Amino acid sequence: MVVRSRVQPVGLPKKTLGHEIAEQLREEIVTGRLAPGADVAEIPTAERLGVSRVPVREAMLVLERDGLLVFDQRGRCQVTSLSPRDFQEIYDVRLMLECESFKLAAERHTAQHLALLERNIAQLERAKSQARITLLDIEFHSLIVDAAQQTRLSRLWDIMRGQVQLFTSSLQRQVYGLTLHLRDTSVAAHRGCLAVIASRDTAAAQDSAREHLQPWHACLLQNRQPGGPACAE
Amino acid sequence: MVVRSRVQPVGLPKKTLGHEIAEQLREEIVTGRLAPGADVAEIPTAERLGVSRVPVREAMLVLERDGLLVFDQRGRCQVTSLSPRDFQEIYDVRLMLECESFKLAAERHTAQHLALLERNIAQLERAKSQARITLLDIEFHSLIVDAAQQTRLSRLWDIMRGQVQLFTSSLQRQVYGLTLHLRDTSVAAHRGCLAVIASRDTAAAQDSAREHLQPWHACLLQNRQPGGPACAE
DNA sequence: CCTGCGGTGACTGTATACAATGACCGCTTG
DNA sequence: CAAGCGGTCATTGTATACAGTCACCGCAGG
Repeated sequence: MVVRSRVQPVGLPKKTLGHEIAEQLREEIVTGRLAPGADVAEIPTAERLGVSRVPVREAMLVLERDGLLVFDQRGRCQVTSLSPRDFQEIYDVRLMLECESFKLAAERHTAQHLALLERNIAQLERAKSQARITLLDIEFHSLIVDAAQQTRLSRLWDIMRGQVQLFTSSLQRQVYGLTLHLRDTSVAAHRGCLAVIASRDTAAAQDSAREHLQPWHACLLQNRQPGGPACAE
Repeated sequence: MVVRSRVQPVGLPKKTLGHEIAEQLREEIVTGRLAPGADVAEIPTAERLGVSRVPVREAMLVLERDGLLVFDQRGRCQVTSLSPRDFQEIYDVRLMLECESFKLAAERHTAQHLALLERNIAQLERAKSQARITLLDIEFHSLIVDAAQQTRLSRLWDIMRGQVQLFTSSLQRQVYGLTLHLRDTSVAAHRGCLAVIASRDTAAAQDSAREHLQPWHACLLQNRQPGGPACAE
């Protein structure tokens, strides 16, 4: 059994074990270390992480809410595996959420929100690994949701975020040579998003959201008839 | 301690105690029997319902996800109470979700979905109590979400649904003589929604969603400057 | 060889146990 | 009388216990 340090890591966020474990499992799922379809049972997971079943159970409920785990009727649990239909659904819902976020962000952002977005782009420019690029990309979108300052919208985005990450990483594995998330094209695209939000033009911001996500949609269409080449952002 | 019948009520849905309790607490919250701001502690609730803390804890996590309970930093828990800002947020998110649902429902509904909507309207025509009218109204909207046949969208609606109910019941208490949810006006409005969905005109369906929710928005505006009279659907 | 059956083991759902934390309340003391 | 202090109590977070269920596996019998 892994020995866990029980000291609170300085920072204020007095998180519960359940939340920590949820984050850890979420990470393992979106990075693919826990593969789609893999069984996730309470007892082995608890032993692996060196805690009791209770926090693990709590974490699994959170991850089910977020669509990363699925329970069957008998209570057994697996990592979600996405069908083509699921890809389409996630894309559609993401589009809906991002259109609303871009619109509100254009309306209500403050200078600080813009600064955080700038910083994210600067980090992206210096990013080396593909993993970091992907992470900064999803982070950028989360920052826009924050700028919208709509609690409920943020909640819904948090719930969908893991599935969006799963969507992205799954597509990148499935589609050979997928060239989305190339660093320089992402930087350019994000600069465009930032500019249109900063301009406070809500209609243009919504168009920008649609345009920014469009390549993924093209990808879906190509993926549906396999063998098609990759698509560029 | 209340004695609970442990027999499974015939039907297949082998629900867990946690789910049952979540439903029960949800009911108590949206009907106002558990008032906004009321403390909800695990131990007293468990004793009141005659179960252990474990399923209660599970239920409380679900209800927090659904925005009906809030936890403070120390883990204490209360029934959510809505600020004017919250009302606006819930309205906005509801509008977003319903626009998408109406659009997809217009595109993809089957005859069976229409039949269920018809049945709901028929039930509404015969409804006697205000509580039943309100229940059938939210049910109507849920049926439209079902007709959209978008799993993720349904999930997000399920998450927001409780808050929408809280929104409705809170407004009806706060605004004196609120005449929304009058039976005959609701019947007429729902017939209109059904017709436009049946017509498969997606743009018109989205307009219909906006129009159908508009009175609530007017209500919010009036509520912001209190003393204004009620609004009609 | 195939099929049916019993046993074993793993896992879940629920209950209970225990330690730590923080609030409340009355008492003491200046 | 006010302020500080200690103790008690309620409550949470986590661990452990226990019963029920289901799947798997091997064996016996046709």
